[in-house]
Amino acid sequence: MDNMIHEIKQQIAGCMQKALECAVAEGVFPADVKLPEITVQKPREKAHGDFALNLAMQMAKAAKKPPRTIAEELIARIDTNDTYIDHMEVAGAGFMNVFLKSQWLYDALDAMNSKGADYGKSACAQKQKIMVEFVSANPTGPMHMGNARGGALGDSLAEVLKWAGNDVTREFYLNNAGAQIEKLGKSLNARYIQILKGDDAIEFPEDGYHGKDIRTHMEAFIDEFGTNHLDMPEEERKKIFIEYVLKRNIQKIETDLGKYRIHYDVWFPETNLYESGEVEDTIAALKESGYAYEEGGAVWFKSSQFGSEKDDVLIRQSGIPTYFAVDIAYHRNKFIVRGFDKVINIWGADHHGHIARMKGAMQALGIDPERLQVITIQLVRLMNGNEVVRMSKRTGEMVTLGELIEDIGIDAARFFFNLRQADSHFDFDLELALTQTNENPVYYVQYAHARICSILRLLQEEDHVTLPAYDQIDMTLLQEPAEKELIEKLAYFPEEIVTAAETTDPTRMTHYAMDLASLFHSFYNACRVRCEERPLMFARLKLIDLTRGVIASALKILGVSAPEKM
RNA sequence: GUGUCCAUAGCUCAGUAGGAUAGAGCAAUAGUUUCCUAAACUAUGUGUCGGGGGUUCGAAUCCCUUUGGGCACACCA
Repeated sequence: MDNMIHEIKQQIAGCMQKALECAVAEGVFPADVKLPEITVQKPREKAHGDFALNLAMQMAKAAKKPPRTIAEELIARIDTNDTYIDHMEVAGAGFMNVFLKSQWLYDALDAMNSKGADYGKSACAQKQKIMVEFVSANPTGPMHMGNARGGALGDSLAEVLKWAGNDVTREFYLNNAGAQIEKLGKSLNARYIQILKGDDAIEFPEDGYHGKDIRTHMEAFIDEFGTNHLDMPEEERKKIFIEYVLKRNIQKIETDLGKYRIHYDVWFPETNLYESGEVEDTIAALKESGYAYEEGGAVWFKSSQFGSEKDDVLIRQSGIPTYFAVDIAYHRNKFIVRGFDKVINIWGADHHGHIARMKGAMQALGIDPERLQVITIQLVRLMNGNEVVRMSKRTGEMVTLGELIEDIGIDAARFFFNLRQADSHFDFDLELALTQTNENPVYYVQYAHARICSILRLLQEEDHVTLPAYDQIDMTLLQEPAEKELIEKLAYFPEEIVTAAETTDPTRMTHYAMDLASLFHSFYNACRVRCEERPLMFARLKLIDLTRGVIASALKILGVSAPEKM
């Protein structure tokens, strides 16, 4: 059993369905009554039971009866034999509250134990081939805070989708062609000449890359290859510079992301799309389906048919395709050439204007635009106390991903960026992160893990306690409220992952981890593991060992380490 | 101007496939350790869910409108 919570919800819904049919057959409701879909929800208040049904209220009007009466009629007809349902109550305006037999908790523990380290993974009935493309930073310079946030969210999302039973590919799109690269070449060339002949020798391009990394690259280049390139034709020289710097930057991106615990399955270079002829094929396909046309020497896409105000250029007068055209080819590649069922892109909010026309382009190519999901992340605003730190590659003033990791640590960064949902604005206060790292909730969760490890270590090393085989342990000795609440939370782990996958929201995992840690800490203070009664000690020992495993799994999904000591 | 995201406790934010008395952390106050890690636990208070209207048995959640803020509106990427 992968997901106990899901099974129980199904069980409740099934019982209720039968009771409903029974009531209809007995003529309790008008024959033509429209039956609502049965949803089982978890009430906020514990006093309202383990689960609750609101269907009596939903069908009150059609059934022409007060909700509480309907609820009573239904409960009178429900058959709870061979289920976890202990009893049901009518409450409030007409809720049906479901109270479970506590046996479900112990059965949930059995399931956890038998799945071991795989607990939380589900075998998805409709397994999908999903690509998550994220970060895809321009290799023209170092990565910034936005990339740090996108990286943490994208990687954890990919992991969540995997745990939920999908076939997931992590991909980095490498923009190694186009105007930005041209601009990079100009900037490098200018710095090169300035280094060798003085700053006045050439004017630095206004729209170039002003970051100090450009100069650093060229100084390194000169150290390595000398100064002979001065005599070369400019175009040839720029090409060499670009090649040199792209290689360095891409390597840097890969190592920085590696340190950040992000590893891609595919690095997809933009140039592939030119070399394979897919850019041309794509334009041809769009022309054929009537969504692309020529005007004024350029080729246009009919974006206006997909909600845009005006059409967009695909191929410039100069004959060079736009970024948009190449991006369409790229997405066509994802769906048609490589056959992904679903593609999730993590984009900065500054690209959101691009979404509608990209989906339109997919539709124009005969691809269901629903299969493309774009998650926009609001840009991170960097604060220094109350002062906004402006991030811009143009002015070169920015805090890089590498610096961030160095300052606040990988664990804190990964956890922190998964604390808030993608579409919420995020003020990242450097001062606070630097001076008060202990307040970061990541330590709270990690501490729970370390505490458990410490107990396990002590019992083993000092008391020489070894845990008996699982079937020798009586888990039903766990009767304390703190114990039951902890077990219940553990039982929710697979369901939590499924929900996170369905809502494509990995930040649920940080909140789950914090809740679980909190319940563990409460348990720790309420119940002693290292106690006199052996059977109880074994049961608690097993419980915290399972808790340790779930915390470790949750942290793993988040890309955060689970330390054994702190 | 158009599109889009956001607005919930003093601060940072959960909660939005409509559900019961809107929650947590931080900060504040008072306690908890002869005992498994006090980076912890327990207890105590706070709300015009930005404003207004609508749909509904029921709205923080959906719709409309309005205010304030972020972002984007190129033959840049």
